[in-house]
Amino acid sequence: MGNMTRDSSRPATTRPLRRDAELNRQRIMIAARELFSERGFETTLDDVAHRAGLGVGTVYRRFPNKEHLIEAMFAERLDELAELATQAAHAPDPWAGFLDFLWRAAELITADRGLHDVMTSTVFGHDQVARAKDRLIPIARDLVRRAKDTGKLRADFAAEDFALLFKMIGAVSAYTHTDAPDLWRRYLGLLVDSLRAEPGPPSPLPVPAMDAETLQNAMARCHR
Amino acid sequence: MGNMTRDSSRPATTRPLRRDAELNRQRIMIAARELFSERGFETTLDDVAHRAGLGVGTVYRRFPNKEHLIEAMFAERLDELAELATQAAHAPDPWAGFLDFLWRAAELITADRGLHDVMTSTVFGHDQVARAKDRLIPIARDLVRRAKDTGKLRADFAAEDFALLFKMIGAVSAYTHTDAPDLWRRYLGLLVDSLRAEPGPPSPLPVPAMDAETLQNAMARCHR
DNA sequence: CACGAAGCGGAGGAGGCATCTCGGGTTAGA
DNA sequence: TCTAACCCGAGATGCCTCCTCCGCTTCGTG
Repeated sequence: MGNMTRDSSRPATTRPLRRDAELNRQRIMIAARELFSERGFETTLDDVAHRAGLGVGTVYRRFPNKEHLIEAMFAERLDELAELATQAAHAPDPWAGFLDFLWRAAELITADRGLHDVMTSTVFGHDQVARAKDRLIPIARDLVRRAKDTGKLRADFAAEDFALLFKMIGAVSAYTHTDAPDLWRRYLGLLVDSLRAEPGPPSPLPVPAMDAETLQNAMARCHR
Repeated sequence: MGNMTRDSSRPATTRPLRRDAELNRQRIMIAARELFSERGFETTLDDVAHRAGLGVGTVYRRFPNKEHLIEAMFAERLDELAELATQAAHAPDPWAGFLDFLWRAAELITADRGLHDVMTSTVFGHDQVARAKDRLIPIARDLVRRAKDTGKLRADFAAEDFALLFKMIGAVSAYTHTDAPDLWRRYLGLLVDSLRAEPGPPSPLPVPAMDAETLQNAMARCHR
């Protein structure tokens, strides 16, 4: 938690907050993390205030608008992802590293709809987020290159495919997380099977398919 | 077009429309098809009226609300899908039939966001749509059973997986259709590869990955 | 042709939802 | 004690969608 890099969300040029204000700021961040992870960008600052047990004005005093709050929350989460990718790229077995990254990143993204949203969309003015992405991209390319060099990753895989893979898994997760929170693993399992360069029998899927009734529920809950 | 079954969207108990009204009704349906295929359920009856070159009142006179318009439009399209599945289930080679259905259905769904929306959500009161789905389901099960019997489809595939496959492909399509309208084929290609029971090398993907710049554009366009 | 039923149009009411402000009351902490 | 910083939340603002209403137009029948 108390890391050594500068806290870029509150530059050192700013006077420290009054103690009660600092406490409330933390409450806001906690509430925001919870809500954004559940509902993504649809979350409202009014929601955040309510969940934090504070007035809306308090939230707007601290963060001029939603964009700033998102910046503060997600730049660091993207760095988490970059850290993951770095570790994976240096794994002794690059193919295992590649798979590891895929599963772990999917884990983060399905657990946090907000993270999915920042990863797959570009919002004008998210400087820190944009820079975090720029850091992530070359690492991902390196990861792909190494995995291909082992001959285990299909040759036509591109680093850009990560984005769409995550989009697909995010879609499954958004659709089914209420009724079958683990179902995304089934489909990532399928996708991973299709990425292997070397022929082999289908690997067992970690989760069974939805039954008909649960699927009905998911469809009923989905209003688009 | 002029089929022999009763036109359930305008029961025989209703007097025929005046000639100008009938013409306008067709204009509405055409406009609606265009808009719903582009934007899905987000389409507004006001939009439809405007595209049809008519007043909003005219549209509301013909269809009491959006639900009814959707019913009128999509019940028959779902039957199209059922027809497709039936043909596929009776193909001489069931595995080829299965693949054929997957590709053709994906073609329909990616070309028509509205069809995707009716397929993957349940809106209260869509009787005709619900019944069309009930007709489709057993056919899909049959298709899966036959494909498995050939030993070519992986044994752990379930008919329910269709829904999520389409959801994933729909997500890719919605995300990229402006910048790379064919890209979904790449990912359906991947998924299909993962459904084979018999080991084999990766089959060539029909479409290359997005380049970095195009991906940027897609991300910029996406606001959630 | 004339007349009544059917149809048309589109302004705008009703309702919802998100963003952000404002000013009076409260509190930390020097 | 005193003041700058803070808190609050009603509500202004703006945007959107759904749908109605009613004066005017058109069809097509007698």
